[in-house]
Amino acid sequence: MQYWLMKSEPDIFSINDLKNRPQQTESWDGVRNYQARNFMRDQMRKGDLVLFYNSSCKEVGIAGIAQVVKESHPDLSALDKESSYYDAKATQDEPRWYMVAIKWKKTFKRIISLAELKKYQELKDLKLLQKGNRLSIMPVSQNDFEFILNLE
DNA sequence: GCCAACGTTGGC
DNA sequence: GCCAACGTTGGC
Repeated sequence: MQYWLMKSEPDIFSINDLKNRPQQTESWDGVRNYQARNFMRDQMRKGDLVLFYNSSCKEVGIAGIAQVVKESHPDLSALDKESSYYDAKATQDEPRWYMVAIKWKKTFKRIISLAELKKYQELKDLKLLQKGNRLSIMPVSQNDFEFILNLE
C-alpha cells in the first residue's frame, strides 16, 4: 500500500464536493502533467490512501483523506472540445491522459496548513515542502502520512 | 497582482 | 539534442 498527496483548488473541487458525489467518489480528471499522470497510470493502486490538499486558496493545506477505489482509466475530458481540459492530441485509441477514482474517507476537523507543515523537522523530506515543487500528485512516505494524521 | 520555479514547445 | 521563449503553477 502506498500513500499520496493530491492537490485541488477548493473553489473548483473541494473535499466536500467529493463527499457529496454519488458513492462519495470522483474520477480525478483534468491532470495534464506527465509526471502526475504517470503516478496515476502506473503506480496508484486500489486501497492507497490520499491526502487531499487545498491549493490556490485562502487556507492552503491538507483538508482530509481519500482512498483510491478505481485504478487507471482514460480521462475522456481530453476528447471533449467543450472542456477546458481538451487536448487536441488525445484520441480514442491513444487517450494520452489517465486518471484514477478516489473516494472520500475523512474531512479533518481543521485544515492542517502549509505553514504548519513547514514547521516540523520530521516532514523535511515531504515532497510538498520542497522548493519549486509544482506537482499536483505526489507520493508520500508512510511515516510522513502517519505523522500528518496525528496532527489533526 | 507579483514572481520564482518549473514544464512544454518548437526552431535550428 | 539544445535551448530560448513562452505558459502555468501556486504561495504570498
